[in-house]
Amino acid sequence: MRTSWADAVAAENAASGSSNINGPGGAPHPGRSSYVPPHLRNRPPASDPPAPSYSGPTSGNDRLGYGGPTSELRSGGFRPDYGHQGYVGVGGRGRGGVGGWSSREPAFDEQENSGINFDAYEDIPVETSGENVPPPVNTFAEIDLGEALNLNIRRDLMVSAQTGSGKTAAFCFPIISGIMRGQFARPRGYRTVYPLALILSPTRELSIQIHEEAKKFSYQTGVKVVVAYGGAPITQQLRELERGVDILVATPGRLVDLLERAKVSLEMIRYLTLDEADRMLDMGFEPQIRRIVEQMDMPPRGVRQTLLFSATFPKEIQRLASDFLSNYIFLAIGRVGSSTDLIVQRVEFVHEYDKRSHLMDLLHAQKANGVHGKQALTLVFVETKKGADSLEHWLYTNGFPATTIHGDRTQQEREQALRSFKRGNTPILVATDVAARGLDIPHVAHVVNFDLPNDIDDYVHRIGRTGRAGNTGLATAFFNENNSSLARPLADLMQESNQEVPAWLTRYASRASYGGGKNKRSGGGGRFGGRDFRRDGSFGRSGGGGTDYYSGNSSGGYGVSGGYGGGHGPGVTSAWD
DNA sequence: AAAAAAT
Repeated sequence: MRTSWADAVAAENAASGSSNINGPGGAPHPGRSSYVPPHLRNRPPASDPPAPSYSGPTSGNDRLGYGGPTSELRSGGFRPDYGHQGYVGVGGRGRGGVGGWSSREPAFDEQENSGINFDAYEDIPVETSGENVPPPVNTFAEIDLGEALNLNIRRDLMVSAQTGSGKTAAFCFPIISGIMRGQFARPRGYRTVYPLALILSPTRELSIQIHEEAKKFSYQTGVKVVVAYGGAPITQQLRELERGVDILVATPGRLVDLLERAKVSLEMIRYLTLDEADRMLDMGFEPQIRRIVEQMDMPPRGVRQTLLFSATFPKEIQRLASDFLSNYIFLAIGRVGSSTDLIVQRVEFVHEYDKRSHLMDLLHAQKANGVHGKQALTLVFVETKKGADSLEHWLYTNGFPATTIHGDRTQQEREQALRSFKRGNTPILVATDVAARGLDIPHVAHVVNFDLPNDIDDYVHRIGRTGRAGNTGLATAFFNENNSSLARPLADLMQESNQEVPAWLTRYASRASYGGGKNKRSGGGGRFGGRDFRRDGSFGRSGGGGTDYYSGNSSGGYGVSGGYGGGHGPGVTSAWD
């Protein structure tokens, strides 16, 4: 989803450039955005693409109705028709495709700017459930932006959608469109602003990224997007807010702060989006989210529209999430290509004490693979912040240009690290799970799970940083006896993704037996794909004591063993993003 | 057990 069409072009402006304020006193004209998307900068006016402003039902024949995407969208495999040509595999395409990692060296350059591999879309299974599901739209040309879109976007949604396919767009478009056509009389509070839409995400960098994307989409629509997140001076964000906000993108902590200061009111919220929704509702975040959604002044479900997006949706989380939804549609959209064959997954048995030298071997082998004198980007996940610092230091002293991103670094350092990585200045990024979800970093050729996570869902998100938008990628995991609880779910995931599962891992997996109900996908064969928990029979069951999953008990009965009957049935997980 | 998120 996120990004990508126009994004490779956007390398330049991470966070800093985004919030240019016209110095004090230099207030711009309201309603007229001074922001120019990166892909339109430094161009003669004549070559500017048409403004994507909404112009009625008949003008919607442009793909996505968005005038802005660069030529990229068309370059790599864009097909104006959706005629069925069958899925020929990624390697079968011209410039958009890349040969398998196993047989070739990664072709960094070929992955660049290839756009989305639309051929691979042919194989995507789409599943919907719920009442009165609107008919599918197969081409953008057939969208009647008027009534159909209106109808489509009226319902609450729980969505699983693939990487690099336009997920941000999927929730931004209806919001922007709805705001543009709506007549919303907003109160004028003294220094209180009343956004119409709220988009919450679990990390600051993801909020920044969503903000960037949303700004591109709302260019010249008059719709104002503002981002608020912690670790950065609040005053600047306050100034932006006071200049007007329709869509607020935020991380939960900073938003609560703003709400307590009465700088923001949620009274007028018509659209609520939780990106990485399962993450937002896990034990760490749930209380904050409930507070924002249920205990402030936000209109109740059914009045506002609520959109939940994530690649992974454990059933326990779906159950929680239904607290926020009203008569919603569950939508599962398959990945580009057949499951993970776009990402070659490797697992290697590496003892703790061998990890560093093993990593060095991988990096050495990869050094040759860069283009234009630049190394292919490698994202290395570790378990702890200390571990990240220490590994980065070790790499650096051994001559590898590495940097690190984790929660103990200052926000400035975090954003700097990400920028430096994206630009290839430090083509190795050592990260904790702060970088596991949602971040769209073009040209990540290799994800290394130096330390494997304990939850298979985290693994899914981590490796999803590569192989995006129809491109191939490589994911290497270092497995040892400390990861035995992951053996089974990992082996199952790999099998489902048509990956080669090492015999030793299979043995580990069978040894692990039914090691607790925590890890999903243990139930035979685990069908891959989003699945609406309402269809699983357990829906509405009132477990003995008349407990009902929708009520009270906000203390998060998720993940807690026994929280939900023994965990049978394959978990709802997917390798989407 | 760890990570993230407000100051």
